Amino acid sequence: MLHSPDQSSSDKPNSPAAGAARTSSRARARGQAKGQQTRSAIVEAALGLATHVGLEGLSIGAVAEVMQMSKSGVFAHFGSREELQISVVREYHQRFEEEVFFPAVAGPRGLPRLRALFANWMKRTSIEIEAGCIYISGAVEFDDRPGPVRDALASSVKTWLSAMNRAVVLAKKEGHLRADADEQQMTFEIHGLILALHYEARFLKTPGSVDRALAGFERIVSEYQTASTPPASAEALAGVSTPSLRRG
Amino acid sequence: MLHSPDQSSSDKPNSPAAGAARTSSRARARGQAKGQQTRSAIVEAALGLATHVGLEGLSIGAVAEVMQMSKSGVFAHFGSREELQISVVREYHQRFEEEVFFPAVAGPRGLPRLRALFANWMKRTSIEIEAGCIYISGAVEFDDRPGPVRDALASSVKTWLSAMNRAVVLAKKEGHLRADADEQQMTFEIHGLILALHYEARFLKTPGSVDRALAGFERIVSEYQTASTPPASAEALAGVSTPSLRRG
DNA sequence: TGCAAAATAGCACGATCGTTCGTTTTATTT
DNA sequence: AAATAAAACGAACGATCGTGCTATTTTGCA
Repeated sequence: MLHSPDQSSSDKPNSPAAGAARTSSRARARGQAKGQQTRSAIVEAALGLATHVGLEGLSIGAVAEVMQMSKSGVFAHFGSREELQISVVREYHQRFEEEVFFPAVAGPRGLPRLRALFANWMKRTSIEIEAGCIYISGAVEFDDRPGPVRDALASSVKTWLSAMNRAVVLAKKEGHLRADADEQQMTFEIHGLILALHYEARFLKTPGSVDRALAGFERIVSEYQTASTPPASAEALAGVSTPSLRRG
Repeated sequence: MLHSPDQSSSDKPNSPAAGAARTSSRARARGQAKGQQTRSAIVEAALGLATHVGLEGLSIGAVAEVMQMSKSGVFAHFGSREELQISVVREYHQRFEEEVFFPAVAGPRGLPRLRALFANWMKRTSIEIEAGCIYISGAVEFDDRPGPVRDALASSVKTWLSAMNRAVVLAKKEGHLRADADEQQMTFEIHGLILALHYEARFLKTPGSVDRALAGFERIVSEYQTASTPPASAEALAGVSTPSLRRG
């Protein structure tokens, strides 16, 4: 799985004093105490908000309204707005793993896996044309504002980019890409395609951006491929430009 | 010159009633009345701030502090924060023209001009690794917030991207690029390189990003070039990267 | 030099924000 | 059912923001 950023700042100030045998008697929904349950619900709602207004635009009052709770009730679960933001970043990281990374590494490695990773990434970005991506908005909001939120964000992004990088390396090892292919360069250019897609489709509303990102990827691959390169499978790219999210 | 977005929202509510023969007698600094002079200075200061905190993070109080003026003194020049933001966008547009566009179109058209445009764009982006680019931060801040600021921003960006596009078309007409080259696709990919450079260098602080953006551009050009393509001139690319970021 | 107009300052308002604190409600255990 | 702990509430504070209103200063021209 994606190598997670270290959770060093996870002292939830008001979580129950970590007694392991605390929630014992009654059957509790998904094994979570009531507090953890609503906490998860809050983070989910906050993530939904943050994709639209950004991590900086996220306000506790707005989250409380969505949750139909009081501001202080929401606040008590995190102890600070910053901790809420960090929780949102971690939640996003987890979803990214589940939707983009895990389905792709279930398949065969090498170029097919690289294709699947990119296809899933595009699928997510396509959804985010309407919802917004906090890896992108967060980068802009925190690019010269040091602190734990920035750290969590950068750590998640780096984790994902280096996973992409490893996929390229594997594709070389499998002989699907030329041995002299520069994997860092490929990852950089692929990242650029995703960013351009997000920018032009979401902000400028330029039609056809999804197809251009796909074409760009194929151009990169064809530049570095070898004779034994497996062709693009129609399956791997299916549904990329449809806003529906395939739930596994 | 860059076809400017229409200035339809330029009714400055408190500009002097546009009598043409008002500032007549004394030699005034650059022909501007006192009010216009400080207004320009305010916009300049606001732009400097906005590159660091974004258009949304821009506050009249902060501008006033930089200018050593009162909040209301600054406010009076624009009548609203929104008008200040729009003025900042227009100022940025103008500087972009002067630093990126004009020097490039002074040279020979075709591929050399395209190279110059990209080199100047990169030069600007390299500077913005420290200062931030409001075309990028603004896109994130206003991507689903309609209004005149968003319109001004999108109009400026579209103007610039279509200028890039025209340069590619010209390079095809000159025979420097293959006739079947898809200019929209090229512009899209070049835009992606710039975005990836900004993201990785400014947010992630990945070393070597400038060189990767350059390499990506050369790869795109070499893919579409013809036999009669002029080679890259060392001059056009000189000074693109700042020494601190060029090597890890 | 004097005077009208433009430019700027000062002050206050309402709104929103994160946060604090004491209280009340709800959940769990005895 | 009583006791206890967790969770949620409600009101308030201090800070910051954009903005409006009125006074004051500065400027430009006769």
